Amino acid sequence: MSEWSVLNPRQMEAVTLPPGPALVLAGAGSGKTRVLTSRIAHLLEGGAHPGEILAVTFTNKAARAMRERLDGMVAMSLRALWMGTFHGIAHRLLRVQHAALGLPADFQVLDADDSQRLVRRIMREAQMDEKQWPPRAVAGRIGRWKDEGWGPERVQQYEGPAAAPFIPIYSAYEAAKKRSGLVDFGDLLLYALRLWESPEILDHYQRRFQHILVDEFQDTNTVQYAWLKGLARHGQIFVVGDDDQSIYAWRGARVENLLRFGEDFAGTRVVRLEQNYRSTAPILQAANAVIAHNSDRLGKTLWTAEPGGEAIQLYTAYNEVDEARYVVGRIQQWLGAGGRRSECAILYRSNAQSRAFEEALVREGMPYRVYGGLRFFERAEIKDTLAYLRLTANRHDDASFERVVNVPARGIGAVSAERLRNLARARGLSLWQAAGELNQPKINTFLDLVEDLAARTAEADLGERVETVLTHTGLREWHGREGDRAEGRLENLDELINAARNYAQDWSADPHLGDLAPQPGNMLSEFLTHAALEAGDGAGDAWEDGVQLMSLHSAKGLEFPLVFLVGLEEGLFPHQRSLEDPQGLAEERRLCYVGMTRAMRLLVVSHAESRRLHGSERMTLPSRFLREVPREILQELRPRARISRPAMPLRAPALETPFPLGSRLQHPVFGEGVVLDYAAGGRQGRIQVQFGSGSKWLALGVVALERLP
DNA sequence: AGTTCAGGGGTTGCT
DNA sequence: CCCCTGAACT
Repeated sequence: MSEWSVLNPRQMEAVTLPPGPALVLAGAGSGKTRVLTSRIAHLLEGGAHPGEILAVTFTNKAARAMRERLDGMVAMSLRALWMGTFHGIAHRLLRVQHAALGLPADFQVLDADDSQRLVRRIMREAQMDEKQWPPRAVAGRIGRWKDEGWGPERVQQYEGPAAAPFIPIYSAYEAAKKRSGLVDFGDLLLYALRLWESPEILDHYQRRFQHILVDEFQDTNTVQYAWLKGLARHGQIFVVGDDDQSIYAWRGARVENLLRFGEDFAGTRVVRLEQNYRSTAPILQAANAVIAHNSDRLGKTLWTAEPGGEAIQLYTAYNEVDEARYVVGRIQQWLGAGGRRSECAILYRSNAQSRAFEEALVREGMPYRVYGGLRFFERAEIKDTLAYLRLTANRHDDASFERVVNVPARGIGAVSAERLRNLARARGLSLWQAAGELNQPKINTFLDLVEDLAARTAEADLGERVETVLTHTGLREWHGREGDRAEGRLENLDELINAARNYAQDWSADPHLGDLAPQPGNMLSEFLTHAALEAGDGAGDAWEDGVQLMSLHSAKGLEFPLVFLVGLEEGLFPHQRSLEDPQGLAEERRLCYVGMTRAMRLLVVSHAESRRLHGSERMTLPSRFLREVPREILQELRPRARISRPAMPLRAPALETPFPLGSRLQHPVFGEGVVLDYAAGGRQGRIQVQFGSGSKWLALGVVALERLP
């Protein structure tokens, strides 16, 4: 328990709270992981059995980190302790309780890409216009409905006629999954919640999990919270979160869950962790000042006991190339002073911004790592291989069938595939069954191949199975054929064999499996689920000391000695699409707060006066967030006197136009609109306005425009 | 069947 | 401008 000595009074209070509901409002860098792990250690020390504890996180990474830390704190075996993501825990419940839910024992999990493909296929069958409704967007909508716990019927009931075209798609999507024995991410949570409808099952788990702990509580969606409320009826629930770091509303997260927690659990004790151990005082002051502009906060003010610290530095760049050049120059300075590249992070609002920085870094020959992009298990060659494995486990997995029926190419084109789908639909068969009925030579080749694979690998260990699939299907050769990416694909395939071998090896030792370790016969199935639930790290080179480039969203939870928060411009950050509604703007501001609080020693913020976006050069205005930083802690690195042409003054209270960016106005012909952009400001200038009918450039002073509140 | 071309669209992304 | 997608082309 050596960690206990370093707990501050508030942390200590949280860790040692008496039994009952607890809400810990943990500011950025306030030691929330330490509090969570210490709380568990405290419970164990107080006599709780590891099997009575359930600790829930959002990411596998967070779950791993917490388990590792806990392992270092307590001597006893933690096998029986359940620690994992909402989805991982739901999955384990479903494996045990599948019968009660009418799920097949060997159900498989669709990842986001699989779901999207399935939605696309269904939309095509329904002859829906993919231009008008991109399948990706439709899959997203369905996902949001599932986050709320709405099935197709409830969508019909709750949503207006605008949702009507999607309801049949949603229903067909659900039916297709059911037919193939598949569940998507939303289903994992929904089925887990449905388990609580059985009083016996609920009672069993309520008795078992005497202590529930939840990390990042502000990120829970409606279904996750309902599940927690059901399970924690005894009130032994300890949640940690930060309403100021709620940046995932667009993904279904409901910060209201945190705001209402105290009402749902009578007698909730609230502890605020406001002492920050990460950043200097000026950084915290800046972050506090920005977030103070949001309303509806539970309210926290971060502080540090450490004296000193450098002011926030602001660089005003000419354009995005200059911005990147400057940032790389500053990194070189940092390195010259003995710093490491990996201590430097460049954080941006949207991934497209990485390009200018990558170009500048390449020019200087400076290694870097870009986060985001395809993860290991999401790569095409990996998913192809897994699809064959899935078919050997379940022939009726239509999603997998469709994926690889013609990979490698074996002359089964769009026409044959269409015929198969039609037959399957007409007769209510799986694609596999339909293929059998069709009895065509080329298709039979594929069926024989899968049967052969299944027979050959029935007794093989996991690594061998993968190996056999790769050689026997010709996938290795296929992905290794010439092309500039072949080498990388082959490396990935080898890595997959490795991953399978390791998975098999760790099988018995995996502490995450706890007391629910499945039967050896299920190893393949579990491995496939593992691949869906844990997409794996991004591409390699992780070991190299490189500058870190990532979006603000990906930076949440991380910290860096030197942070560059770039592109602070109206329309970029805050993003254009959030300017119109206050909720969206508030979330952008929280994102800014998250970004600033990543910095430990030095925070450099920047904006460009002109930026090339979507092909055209645009003049930009400094982000309102910059104006929210107190002037006395902001050091402007390029005096405005040196600015080559008149720029919008950073701190000018009023623009020269009566219609600032984002303001609403009324046009006599086009109606209501929102100001998007300017050209050559002032009263003689033009403004771009988004109307319901589209966006238009208007010359000021031609027609009477009325500003709306 | 694989490659090339035109068109559209462009925020964030965990499980 | 750059990337992805789908259709047309060889």
